[in-house]
Amino acid sequence: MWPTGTAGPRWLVAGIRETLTEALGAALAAVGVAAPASGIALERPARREHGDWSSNVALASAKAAGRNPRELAAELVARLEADPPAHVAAIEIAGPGFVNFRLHDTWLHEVLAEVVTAGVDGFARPDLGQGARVNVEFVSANPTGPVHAGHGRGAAFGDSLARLLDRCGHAVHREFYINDRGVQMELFGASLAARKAGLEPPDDGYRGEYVKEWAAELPDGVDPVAWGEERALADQRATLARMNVTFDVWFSEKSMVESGAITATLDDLRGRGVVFDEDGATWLRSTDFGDDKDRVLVKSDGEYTYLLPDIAYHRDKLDRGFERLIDVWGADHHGYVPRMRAALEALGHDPDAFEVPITQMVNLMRSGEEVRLSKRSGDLVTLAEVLDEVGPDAARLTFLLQSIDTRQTFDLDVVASQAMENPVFYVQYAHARIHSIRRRAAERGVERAPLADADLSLLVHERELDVARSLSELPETVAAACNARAPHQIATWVRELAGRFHGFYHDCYVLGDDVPPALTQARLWLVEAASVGLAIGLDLLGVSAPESM
RNA sequence: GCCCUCGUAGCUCAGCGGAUAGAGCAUCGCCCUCCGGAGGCGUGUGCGCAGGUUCGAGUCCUGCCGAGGGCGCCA
Repeated sequence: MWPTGTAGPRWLVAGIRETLTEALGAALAAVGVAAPASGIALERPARREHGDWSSNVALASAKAAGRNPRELAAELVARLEADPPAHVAAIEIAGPGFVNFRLHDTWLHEVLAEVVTAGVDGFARPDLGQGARVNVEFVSANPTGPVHAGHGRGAAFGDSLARLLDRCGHAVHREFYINDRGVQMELFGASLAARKAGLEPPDDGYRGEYVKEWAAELPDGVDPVAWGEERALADQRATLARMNVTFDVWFSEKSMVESGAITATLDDLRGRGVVFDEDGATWLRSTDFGDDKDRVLVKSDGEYTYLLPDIAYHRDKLDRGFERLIDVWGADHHGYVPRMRAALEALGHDPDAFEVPITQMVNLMRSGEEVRLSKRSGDLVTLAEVLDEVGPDAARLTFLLQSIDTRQTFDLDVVASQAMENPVFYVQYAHARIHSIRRRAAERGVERAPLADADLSLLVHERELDVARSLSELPETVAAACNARAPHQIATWVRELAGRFHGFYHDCYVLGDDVPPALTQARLWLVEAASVGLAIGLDLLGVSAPESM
């Protein structure tokens, strides 16, 4: 899944999978059965009694070979047992024909050593991207007001996805597209000017409370549109920064008018013969590229639709050399995916280089009632208010706890509570306990000796091994989460590790008076490894890892 | 009408085509001589419905039912 040669050391965690896969492949060849077309699958069984690793090759290849799965599995096991791979303690046949590998605890001890040796920067860093340049565009709220609570989900998701891609060997660029041109901006400026003059905003104007507040700051003699944009952007930038979300580029739509990028894009499309004029408007023949209707680029009044600048923007991104464009959109925009794909294809680009994760809607609850998020109504809930109420860490983790494919119910009371029902405390408390152990060790004058002097083989308690098992899964969890564009898989893993650490903490004293010094040493290294894993997970989620709470 | 996403425990949600579907919360019990009890342990009910593909389906396909979101010369 990731390079094992030049790109870095061949770490154990990745290596064990390869070792077992190769051994299975050799055994298959030896008994004269072709491997399944889908390859030799190896998985981590959900149940402990099914071993540490399990393969279904016998099941998957038996039919084509005209063999009985269990008999084939038995032959494979016989071959494998003749020359067992490293760390393998037992190989068993189970169920309809699974081949289950049971490993010695030694492999988990080596995992722990690998974790603390590689550290936060080196462990679980699969090189999936090999330096590929990826542009991740997210939030891109209109500069006509604060970011609202619903933007929080896209912000947390987009930023964590960027962190995942970065960790997995991509050259990531975070961008925020500013729709700072057009009717909405004019209405926003007019609304500010009206409020400043003590008047009602125009019809279809902006009526939120923040317009009054900002209008009070509006200096005399400035362009309310330009000033309003800067005011809104400053507010958005500050709020997002509180949530640990920053951008490499804030890309102005207006700047493309000045640079000529929009007209150049239109000319480009015209030159490719995919544009036609009808009813006084200019259209993109997007139906030639999979869209269900043709789309207007220039309205009959001469104004651009939102689409043409959007196309120009994506054309610009590709011109800047990005091999992959990822746009994080809300569910209310999902219908625009086909036309943007069509536009990119019309421009001669591979539409598959463009992908759009869609975040489903967020329902905000407070005191058991749904809180409205509408921007047009006066009572919008801003992201800043949410952060004030629940704190940035709790907000981020909550947004990332579940798949973006499902509608989210964000209960402000639950997320704000400083209690067990709040997952963020459960996870952060684990990290705080790690630091507490370090602190207590220092107070007692217990120093952690070099790893080479520690006897990790003393770690045989199920609680200890469970922590190591979680850590052994992190590299593949990171890779899977990245490939699936699913940061919530990291959140799930972090919760599991935290839970296992709490269990270890409860049952396995590191510094107790009756704990032998050598065991204390081994457990101090286990604590260190857990710390590395938690730090990696929390960093990917953009959640802080506090030393005390 | 068409398109997208979802439907899993009382609630909020995990679940890479695998073996007896998992967490947290809530309920009810239990655990404080020792590293922070914001913790640990135990306790039960569930894959919306019907077909299909597969050795094997919560997962893939089709239909139905239900929820949310889209179907502008608005952004």
